[in-house]
Amino acid sequence: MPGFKGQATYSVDPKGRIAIPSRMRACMSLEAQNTFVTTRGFEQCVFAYPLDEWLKIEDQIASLNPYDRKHRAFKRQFMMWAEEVALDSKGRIALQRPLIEYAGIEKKTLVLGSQRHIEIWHPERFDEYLNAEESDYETLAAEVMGI
Amino acid sequence: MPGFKGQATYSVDPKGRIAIPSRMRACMSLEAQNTFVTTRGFEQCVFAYPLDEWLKIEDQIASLNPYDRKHRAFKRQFMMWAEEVALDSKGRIALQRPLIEYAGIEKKTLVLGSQRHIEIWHPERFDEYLNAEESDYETLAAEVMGI
DNA sequence: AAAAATTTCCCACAATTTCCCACAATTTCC
DNA sequence: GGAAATTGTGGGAAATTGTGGGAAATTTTT
Repeated sequence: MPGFKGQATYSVDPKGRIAIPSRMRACMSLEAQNTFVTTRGFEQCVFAYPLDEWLKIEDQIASLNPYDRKHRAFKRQFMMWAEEVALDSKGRIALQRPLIEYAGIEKKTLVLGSQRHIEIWHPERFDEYLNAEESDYETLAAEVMGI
Repeated sequence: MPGFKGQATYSVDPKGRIAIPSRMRACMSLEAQNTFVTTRGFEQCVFAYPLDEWLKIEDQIASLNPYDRKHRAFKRQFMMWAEEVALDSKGRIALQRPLIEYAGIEKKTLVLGSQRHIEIWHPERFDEYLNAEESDYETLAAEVMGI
């Protein structure tokens, strides 16, 4: 089953709605019920998981030990940013304010597919992120995928 | 099963469509469903994988650790450039704008077979690449294939 | 309970993409 | 070497997709 791919630069309309590219929407399974769970991403962006994928992650979080201080801290921060959002009839989602502020999103967004989830970035933030990474694409590939 | 071979210089039409040489199309298996996944190549070109080959690669990507920063960075960059594109009735694919810009493609392209994938280059970029390589063909052969 | 603000649902427009057809160049076959 | 088939190039029409906004419904505040 192919994952989310591709990139798109879309606008955020006055009501805070962001279109999800139709190519990406087409990758959702029926069990996702046209619903995403948005949450604080790693690096300065928003992650959006289709509902069915999110449930798998929640299962993992459920297995954390509530008597371990670090486990507790991670679960707390992981869950506090998450929101369920349904696609409207035009395939858009409305991001909650805390996430918009965290990611620094304004008029334009960069929407990225990253296999099991979608990422929503402020375009300039993404450029900054890429520039700050020490390894370029080819080097990264060699490091991660092995020689 | 023989891989993609050969080279061709084809034009890019006003809509960004590029013909895939019929010799190469003939190498695709039925499981590829006349579909390629195009993505950012290593070096300044576009890679096109038949769908079935691409899925094998995605399986490898899926095994990366989402909590490891470098793994995440690679998956993000690998997937964001990828697009599924079907061959039209005339055996062409339409490249997405980001890939065209990345590879610097204009009116003409050089299409290369490279065993499991096809490469699409701006012809001059390919010449520059060859000239910039430190080892010539014979030396490279000795280095890579062993003495 | 009424007013204000927010959210949800629906509709309209513009841009893009997809689909289909026509023609020209090349290759294949006899 | 010439005719037929295949292959590459281009463009118009139709369908889809992204963008924005109005009105109804809901929630929050006063």
